[in-house]
Amino acid sequence: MRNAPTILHLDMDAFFASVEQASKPSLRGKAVVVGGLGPRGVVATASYEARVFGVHSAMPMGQARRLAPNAAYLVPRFGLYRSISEQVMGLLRGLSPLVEPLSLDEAFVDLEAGAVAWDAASAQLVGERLRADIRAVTGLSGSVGLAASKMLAKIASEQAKPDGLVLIEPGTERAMLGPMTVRTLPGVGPATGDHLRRAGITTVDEIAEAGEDELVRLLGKAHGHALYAMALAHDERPVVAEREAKSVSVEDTYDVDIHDRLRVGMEVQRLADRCVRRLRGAGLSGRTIVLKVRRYDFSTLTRSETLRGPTDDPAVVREAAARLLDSVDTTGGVRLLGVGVTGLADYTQEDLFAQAAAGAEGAAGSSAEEDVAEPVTEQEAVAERRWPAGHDVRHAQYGHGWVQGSGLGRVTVRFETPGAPGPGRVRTFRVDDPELEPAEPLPLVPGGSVDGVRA
DNA sequence: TCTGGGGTCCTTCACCCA
DNA sequence: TCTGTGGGTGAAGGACCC
Repeated sequence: MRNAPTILHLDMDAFFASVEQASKPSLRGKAVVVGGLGPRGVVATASYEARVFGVHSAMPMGQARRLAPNAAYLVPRFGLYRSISEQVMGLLRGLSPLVEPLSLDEAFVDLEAGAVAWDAASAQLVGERLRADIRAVTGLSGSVGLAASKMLAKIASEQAKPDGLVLIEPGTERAMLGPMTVRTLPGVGPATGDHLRRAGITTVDEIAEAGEDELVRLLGKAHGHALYAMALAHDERPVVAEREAKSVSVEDTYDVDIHDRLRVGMEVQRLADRCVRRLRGAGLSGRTIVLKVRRYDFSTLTRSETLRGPTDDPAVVREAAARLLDSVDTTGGVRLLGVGVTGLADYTQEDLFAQAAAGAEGAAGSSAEEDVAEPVTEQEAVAERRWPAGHDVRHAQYGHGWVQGSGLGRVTVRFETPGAPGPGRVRTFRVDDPELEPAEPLPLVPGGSVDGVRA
């Protein structure tokens, strides 16, 4: 481990919810919950105002609504979040070539590799300046952790939240870590936490006292060794800038369980097409096809098949997925279906055998491009027009606003823009009002840009 | 109104082969 | 020839993370 706190961890505060608050003046200071609004949705992010009511991420939406009935409930706009994330990552890359994004709202930066910090004082300065820059460019707040390793930097940023900076001085790590709960350590979730608790281990100190052999006996080789090292504040993992994807997958949870076997088969075909579209979009192909089925009782099973060579042919993936589905009992209904591809390669070496089989069967011969084209059914077109809560719209007469809610053939719009000093006016229209149309999000900060946003 | 979506990594077991 | 061993690979499931 290095002896200067020059690894930085950035964590944007309640990212999705904060973006929504920044773009909608009427929501500032209010409880905002972003997540799936369907009957089986869960919370992606809750604003700090909503967390006061006990709402937190991964909580079922229904439970959140009971806890915070007056919060604003919004559908995520990943396109917008991605564009703002890009701005933030751009600032980080200005500090160092070694930037490791963990998600849209989190990243590690090796400040030493960027030669912008070499000791506690310089690291602190860089961290504070970064937070100011992020606020200037995006209008949002982020929390910064600084330490001599990735694990400690992440723990530091957790302590810094919200809107703060914490630096862990080298030499103080063990004393700080010792009394903390085992759940503080990365990789200890509910199951491992329970496991350790049953063995009488609840704090980081107790992990260290138990000894490495005991940890390995309890948790297995990889996890045991790793956790013991973490408990001693040993973490040599480098910041890695480029990480190649290992798999590509898509999955859908259905509002209502699907019982009809035919329909299950059709959904699997659609998912296979979507998966291939993503695969091709990334310029990849893959060798192992994975089918995932979550049944009515939440039991989940996967079936996989490895081809003789990597493919990005939708027909090949569809057929493999269909074969895998044959071996799954779906009586009782399924709540989720997924199709994934692993064993990725950045070139395509077609599986000739599978290709020949596909050619023999699908002689009707629509091209691969047509096969993967976005299906546009009337139903989906109607769904597109459903005015998702939180999405931006433009009205010919009243200007830019966002959907506050819709139902019973009506849509309620609040007309306001990110720069406005206070809440805007609310008006209700018929869902088919010709003067109302979906709009692109506006920049959060005057003069800012939201290039290429498609929410 | 119980439990999303997209990933990663690890473990165990079966099987093939030398 | 029989038996054991051990590596490699594939399949399935589980835990964890954001």
